[in-house]
Amino acid sequence: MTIRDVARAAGVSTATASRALNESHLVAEDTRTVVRAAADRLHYSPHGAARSLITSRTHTIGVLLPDLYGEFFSEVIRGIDQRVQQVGYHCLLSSARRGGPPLEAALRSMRGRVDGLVLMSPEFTGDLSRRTLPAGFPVILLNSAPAELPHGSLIVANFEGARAMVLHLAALGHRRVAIIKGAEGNFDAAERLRGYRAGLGEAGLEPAPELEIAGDFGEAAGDAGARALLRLVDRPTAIFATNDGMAIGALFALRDAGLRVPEDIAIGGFDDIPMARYLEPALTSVHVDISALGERAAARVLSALERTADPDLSRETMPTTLVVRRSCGARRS
Amino acid sequence: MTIRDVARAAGVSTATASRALNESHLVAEDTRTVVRAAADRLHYSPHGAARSLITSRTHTIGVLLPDLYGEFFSEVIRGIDQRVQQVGYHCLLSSARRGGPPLEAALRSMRGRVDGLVLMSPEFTGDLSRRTLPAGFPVILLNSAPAELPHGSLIVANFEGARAMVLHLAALGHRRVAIIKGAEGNFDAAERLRGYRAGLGEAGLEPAPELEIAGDFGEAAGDAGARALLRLVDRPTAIFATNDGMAIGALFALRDAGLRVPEDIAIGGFDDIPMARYLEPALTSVHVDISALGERAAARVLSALERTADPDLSRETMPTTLVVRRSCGARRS
DNA sequence: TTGTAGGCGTTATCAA
DNA sequence: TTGATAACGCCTACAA
Repeated sequence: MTIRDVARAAGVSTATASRALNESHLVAEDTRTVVRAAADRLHYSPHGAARSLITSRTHTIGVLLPDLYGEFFSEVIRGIDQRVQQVGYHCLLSSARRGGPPLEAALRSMRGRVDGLVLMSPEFTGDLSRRTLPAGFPVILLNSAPAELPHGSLIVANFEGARAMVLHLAALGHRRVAIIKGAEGNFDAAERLRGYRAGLGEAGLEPAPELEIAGDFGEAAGDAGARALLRLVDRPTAIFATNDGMAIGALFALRDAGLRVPEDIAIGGFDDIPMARYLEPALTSVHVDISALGERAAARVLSALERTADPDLSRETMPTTLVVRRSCGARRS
Repeated sequence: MTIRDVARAAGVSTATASRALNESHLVAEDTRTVVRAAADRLHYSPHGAARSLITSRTHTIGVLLPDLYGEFFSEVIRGIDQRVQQVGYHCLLSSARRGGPPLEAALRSMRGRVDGLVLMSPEFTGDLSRRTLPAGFPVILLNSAPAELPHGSLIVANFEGARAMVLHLAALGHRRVAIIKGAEGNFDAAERLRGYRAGLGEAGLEPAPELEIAGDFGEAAGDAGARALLRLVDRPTAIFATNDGMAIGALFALRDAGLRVPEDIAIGGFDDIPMARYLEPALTSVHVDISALGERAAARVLSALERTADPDLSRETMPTTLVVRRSCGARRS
């Protein structure tokens, strides 16, 4: 079932059939009607690969993420899909998990299948970029370290958000504020840690190595982290979990230890996932509009597709806002 | 940067270059080495669309879901991606949300871009299938109503899971068990409702229309549903929320109303999302291995790709298991 | 307004 | 073992 079949059925050449089906004005209205009818009758759909080959447009953007687990990635994808769907594009999804194919292969395999790329990976380097992507290929980096990479990028205001959280906790009178850190090598994790330390400094609090607990953004790490903190001789009075998943784990651990939140110990999270307000106690968190991050990334890739020259290599920051709920112990105003 | 450039650089024909790069044994080892070197030096990657055109294989499977919001879809996608990645395939993602392009267009747009399809949509009919898909095109349906559709399908044991939940609640002594239903027109929602009613019957309990509350699988619906139930003169003593998101909303509403769970009212959910065990109280739920559902769907599409004849049109059911935690008030054994 | 023909980048077929 | 050459399905000059 190709356009030749349609052309034959309609009694025209393939060129005419193509024009008729592609809204070209170089076709008589009558002819178009006949061709359309034939196409409908034969249930014709154009062959994507063939079309891509000649037009060098795939109408697809690639989405390469480090993982697909959890509400964060899910929302990023949703935002991207929402945006690209508006212009009839698709998402070609790929995760670069450890154990899967290496990043380079993943990137390579996308050539000729996507028009642009939304990429989130700590491993992506300028060298790799040069090796795997054609010069000028539209790429938007998500939450990657600032570097000399020749690509636009989008990040979350991790530093500011974390700093705001710590300052808020300090303003509530907490002197010993612990942090449960994110995954090693993760850009967001590093920035949130930096914000935490900056906040401590501004509040005149002493940083303490024993209050910085390793984590990986999973619920179990929050649980374990909180338990570790409870074993300290000089316990913290507040815990900043650097994402909500870990905050949930921490809440669980504290409850299990018979401690009340926020009376005995305060907790704050990061991301403000939809569930945060439904927790008990409702979770104070740093709000991030994750799907908007995805939408914006997609929008920038799409706009790079429009104009060929003048690539937009800017670094853009998605703002964060502190959402105060009961878990930090702030009085209702 | 095409294979012709590589061939030229290596001093061979494109045919030889192609063979060298594709592990064909019709190539001298020396030649292969030379070609590989040239390809590396030139950073050559094959063009997916061109390759697809001639091989009629895209190494991609399409994933069409009704929405991308929430942990359910996220896990399905993760499972699919995990499976297809093992054989070097990609996922082409698309959501058929209301407001977006109609399902038919979405399906059409995938022709020539995917080798098979994992499809979840209440709107998909046999007629549409015939109109949009080539005969014998590999499709696995997810959670769709049983029908005369010429495709294999995968469903969750909704009925059995819901029934088990209700029987469990009844065994705990509850006589008035309410349900917060899922989205209208949703297959899972209908099946869970059916299981609920069957469970009531088996337990010798009277069904009551006022105990069947409308919902849509969102947290807010659980909240609203629970509030509605609390307004009843003859309150239920247990609420079965047909997914965990709504159970979370219901927990929130009950707490807000000053009721204790499970002492004043028991709650059960469905799906057993990772977060369920971290809630307060920990949520009794019907466990579903969602990512396994995705993996299995992908596996079936892939295996359909292998053998051309003998399509597997079977209907497969993913089992569910009741996970008892504190929210239903069962004694620890 | 229509048709012919060339080419997008690749692999498959056939000779050499 | 290699090289010409013909597809794959489509779009788009160019010619009519």
